[in-house]
Amino acid sequence: MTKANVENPNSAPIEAWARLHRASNTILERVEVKLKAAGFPPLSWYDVLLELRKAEGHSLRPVEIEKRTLLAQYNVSRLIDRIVAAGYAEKRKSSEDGRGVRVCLCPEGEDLLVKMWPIYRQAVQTEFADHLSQGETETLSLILKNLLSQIVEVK
Amino acid sequence: MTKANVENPNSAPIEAWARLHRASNTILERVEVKLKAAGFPPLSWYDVLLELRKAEGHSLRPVEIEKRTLLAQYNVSRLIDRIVAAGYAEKRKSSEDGRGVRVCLCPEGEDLLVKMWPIYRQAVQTEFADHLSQGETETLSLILKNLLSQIVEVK
DNA sequence: TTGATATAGATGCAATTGCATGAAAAATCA
DNA sequence: TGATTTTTCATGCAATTGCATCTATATCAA
Repeated sequence: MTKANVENPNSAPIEAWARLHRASNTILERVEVKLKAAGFPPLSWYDVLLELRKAEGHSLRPVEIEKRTLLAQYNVSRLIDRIVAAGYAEKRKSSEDGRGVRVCLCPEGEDLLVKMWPIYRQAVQTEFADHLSQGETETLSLILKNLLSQIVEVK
Repeated sequence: MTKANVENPNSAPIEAWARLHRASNTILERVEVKLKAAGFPPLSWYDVLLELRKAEGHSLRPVEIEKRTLLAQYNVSRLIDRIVAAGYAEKRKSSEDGRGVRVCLCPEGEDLLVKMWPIYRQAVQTEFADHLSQGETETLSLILKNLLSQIVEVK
């Protein structure tokens, strides 16, 4: 092993990781720019609302949102407050758990999902998918699916 | 095409993108936790210092750092100030450009790179590479290299 | 039960980020 | 040259994030 491999961040795994990080950040930023330009809130709002829509009864406990979005607890707590303040969801006291809250998707939230989707989809197409062949997209997706299955609980 | 494919974020490119984003975030967070636990600053400090070390004369203009790290201009400006305040680099007036600044790596900054590297490398190994075969890492890396070459200037 | 521990969620405060803008020098152009 | 535009970098202010901690309820063990 050369000296470079010991002291410099150029091992193959680090390089792969750096590319993963860089690609993800670059694309995220560009997608966010397009959402904002279209007058929409950040992608994290979409993620939360989408989880609500997918959920049984269109509602989830904050702790469930936390697990599904991988946001930190305090960020979920405050993000929910913002989404609720904007009228896209509402908070109700949990009936089963006295500590808990239940976040419910409002019709306005469903509308928002419907309206954001084409912009979101198009942005991902333009900033990401258009630069890969279909085979590359599939391969990438499969490798990442496998990776994620090993490192996270949900999804 | 089914209704679901029109209205729901489940097209193959979106799914691939979501996995990319999720994997990157999850791993980044865990790597950051390990760096912090070892008493080190965030990865962004490492990135900046590393770019300085790679650069001719161990120094760069902020605008160059911006291009290489993909950080926003105002974030570069303030990140540099923090790094300088911590004694890892210093700012000098640019000789060629009256508007400009030159950020120079200090010996303390080089030391920091050397000390952070094994922790960083190990964290990436544990949180990322250990969950992929060598072939998967290579494939992933190549696809992302190709993608990045199309969407960013530098690297 | 009761006492100890764990879980759910909120929040004060400090640090960081994003936005908008400013100042200064350079580059361009009429 | 002088005016205009562009580039470089900094910064005030608002929004968001991270950290630490708090309250309340639930769970568990004796």
